Amino acid sequence: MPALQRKPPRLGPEVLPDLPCACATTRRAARAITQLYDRRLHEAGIEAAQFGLLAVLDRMPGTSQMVQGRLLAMDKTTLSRNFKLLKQRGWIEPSPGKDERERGYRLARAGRERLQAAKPLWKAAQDRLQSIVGPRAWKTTLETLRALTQAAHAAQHTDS
Amino acid sequence: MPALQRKPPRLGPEVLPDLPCACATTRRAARAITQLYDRRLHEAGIEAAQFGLLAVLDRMPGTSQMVQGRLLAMDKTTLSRNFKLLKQRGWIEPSPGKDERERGYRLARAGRERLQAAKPLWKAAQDRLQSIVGPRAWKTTLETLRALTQAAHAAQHTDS
DNA sequence: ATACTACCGTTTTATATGCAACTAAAGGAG
DNA sequence: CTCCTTTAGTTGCATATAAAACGGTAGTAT
Repeated sequence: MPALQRKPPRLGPEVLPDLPCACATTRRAARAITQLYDRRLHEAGIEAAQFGLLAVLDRMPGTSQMVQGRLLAMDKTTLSRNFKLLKQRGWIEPSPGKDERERGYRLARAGRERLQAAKPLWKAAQDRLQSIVGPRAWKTTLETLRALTQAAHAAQHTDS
Repeated sequence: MPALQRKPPRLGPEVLPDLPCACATTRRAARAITQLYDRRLHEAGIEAAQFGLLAVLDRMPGTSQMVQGRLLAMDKTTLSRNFKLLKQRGWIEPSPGKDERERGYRLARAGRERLQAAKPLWKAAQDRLQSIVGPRAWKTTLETLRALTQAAHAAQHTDS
């Protein structure tokens, strides 16, 4: 008997359970979606997290880490380390800020190239996900996530 | 002049920008929400991620790591390490599976106590977030996130 | 000018995450 | 039974994440 008919390799996405916790639900979504994008981006030699940082720097070069941290809901220490890695690879370079305290970055040549090379793959992942979710729910989903993030952010800086 | 009038400490949630990338948007949401829950849970000596794992084990003890990994969209290696930490703290203990390969866990006494102690704090964080988002959007949000996760999961196991 | 305060970034320490490669156990084909 | 495949979990390596503590810079009150 040919080996190809042995037994269906039993991949099982099955149905995901509803988690009562909003935090757990969001974290699970982030893991699943990151895995999807990472696999698409893999052939460009970059991962979703770093691709996102390059894209942000491309749009707002020289922005202080403090500001970017707030916009990305990311701790300043995390941002500092992630930038350090990108700099080591020569994808970004320091950008002089008006203040001696600030340590902004901008894309270096290699970073621009890497970003451009990865963009079609990112688009493929994005389109793939969107086609499954459906074009109508897509917009709603992103708006909902932004609102949820804003709410969590607001909850940090308010009483009660 | 009293020091209290010096200058408003300038905390700035301001408005979060729309990110065009679904992955970046979801990751940002996960960070923001995790931070919110973590700060509430801090006084119970546990963080959101580990709290979530204890809660899952409480509902389905003895489940194999493979199955839980699929349900949580979490890599088996991540799960293995996280359980290892929980075991070191005495919060969980091995639960014999029917198969010698499986290495399931169940809550230990200390884990049950820790979970119970943290539940009110978790509820507080959850209620706080829900009150800001609004009771109507809340249900929609969780369903949307589940659908998005399912879609990403499905995209991994399909062609095109 | 001096001192106090706010601000920005980095380092330390610890956890979370996942791919590749590995070991071990179970199942099936012959 | 023996070989091969599949399945479950672990380990090595690398990145992501954040609280706490630190050092350096800028602003401001006196």
